[in-house]
Amino acid sequence: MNMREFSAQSGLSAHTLRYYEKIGLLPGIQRNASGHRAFTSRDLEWVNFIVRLKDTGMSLGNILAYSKLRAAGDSTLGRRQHILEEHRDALKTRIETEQLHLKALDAKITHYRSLKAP
Amino acid sequence: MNMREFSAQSGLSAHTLRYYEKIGLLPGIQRNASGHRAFTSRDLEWVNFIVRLKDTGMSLGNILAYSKLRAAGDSTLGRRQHILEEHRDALKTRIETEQLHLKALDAKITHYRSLKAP
DNA sequence: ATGCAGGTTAGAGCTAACTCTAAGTCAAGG
DNA sequence: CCTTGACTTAGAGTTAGCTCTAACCTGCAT
Repeated sequence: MNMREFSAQSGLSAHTLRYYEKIGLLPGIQRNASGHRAFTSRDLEWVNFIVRLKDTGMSLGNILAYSKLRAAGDSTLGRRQHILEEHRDALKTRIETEQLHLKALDAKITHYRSLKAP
Repeated sequence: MNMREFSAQSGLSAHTLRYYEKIGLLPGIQRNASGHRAFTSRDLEWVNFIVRLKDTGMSLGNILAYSKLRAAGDSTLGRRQHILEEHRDALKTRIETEQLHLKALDAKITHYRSLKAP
């Protein structure tokens, strides 16, 4: 898979993908004879997971830490599981908080409505 | 209410509060004889609402736009209601997306568990 | 052989949202 | 009178995460 297709598949710009590789988030990307990146479907799975972590509020720094454990092999499975569990719990809490915010916004909107058509 | 107490009540640092006032998010803050800010409980309600919008992903730029409408008086009620409704809908969508992410994380963690204790 | 599409690099530049610094004012207590 | 501490300002500095630029390669079609 070339850069164009990988960018389309992942939803990230070529600029962003090169940046991710540069900071170490995408280790082991192969190159073809002319020095162009040759992405695999495994790379795609990994970058999709990165996006999931990012979209749920994990910083690139923390994702990088996870990435390094992953690159270090099976002996880090336990630590990786722990990181994911903590992140999952944080996400759960955030969703709950956001549901409270949603309720408060709904209440405010209802208040606006009552002012509009009294 | 002086800066120290307002900062404690709002959970924002004095630096951040001055910054918010500077960019126009906190209009009409009164001053006492020696030029110090004198916050009211109405200011506190407003800054709490700002924090709610921010915590649900609204940029300070958009909050500022809302703030300017609020300062412009009752004639902007309809537009303010519209902004809130759009934001509420976006939040709803985001919560739903996050719930999918949560499920995916749970699945990944379950997978890790199965590797650990086969 | 030439021009174009699609890559490559190092490194500069950008935006949002703070966060801090320096230098100063003011009121009250010892 | 002098110090202490809480405040003030303008403006500089920081961080995260991109985003872009300039200059350069490479392979293919006209």
